[in-house]
Amino acid sequence: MKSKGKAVKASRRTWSDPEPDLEPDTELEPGSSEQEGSEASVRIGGSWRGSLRGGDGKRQGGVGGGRRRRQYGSSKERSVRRLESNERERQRMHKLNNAFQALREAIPHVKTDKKLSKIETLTLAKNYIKSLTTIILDMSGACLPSGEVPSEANAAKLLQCYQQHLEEDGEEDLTQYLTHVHSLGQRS
DNA sequence: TAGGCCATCTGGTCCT
DNA sequence: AGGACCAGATGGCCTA
Repeated sequence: MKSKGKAVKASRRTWSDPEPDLEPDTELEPGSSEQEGSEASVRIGGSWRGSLRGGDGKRQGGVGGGRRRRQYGSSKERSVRRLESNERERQRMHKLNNAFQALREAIPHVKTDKKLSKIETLTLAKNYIKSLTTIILDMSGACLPSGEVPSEANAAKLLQCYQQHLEEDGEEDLTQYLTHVHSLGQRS
């Protein structure tokens, strides 16, 4: 059962489609002084929801506690600000999607017609990083005492070993290694 | 038709 | 003060 049946949902009210019964400037909003204490209030079908954020409290209020309704000018001015804000948010999401696309292209996966979803992309990327980490640790196994299995837990030890190696041999190895990794990345 | 995924709108909060 | 960030709500599209 999906809770978003189109017949069930009331239409949304937007700035460009104001609800006729309410004067915009007198409308109550969650967290306004008039709504103090009603953190979970929800206006069904309207454009605002009560803040249901709880938990860490990081986003609760600012200095002074109670949230204040930001003071805007006329409804026309608010409308303009809203549209500008929407545009910025759209651009931000487009940039985020571009980053997702770049990540899709960076991780190896079975090519299909269907593109990876965002959650699939993140999961695959995580697994890919883990695999690479394992490979690197395996390759660095010689650095560890005999019998010790390379693992993420040994990362600090490996780093220490590597830094010691750098002190002895200089940075040339690191440069060569990075160059090699870079060339591999460009080839793939 | 239900459910997954996504784009967009929106308002609260944080940051500069 | 204004923009960035975030998360909830909503509606559209697609697929099994």
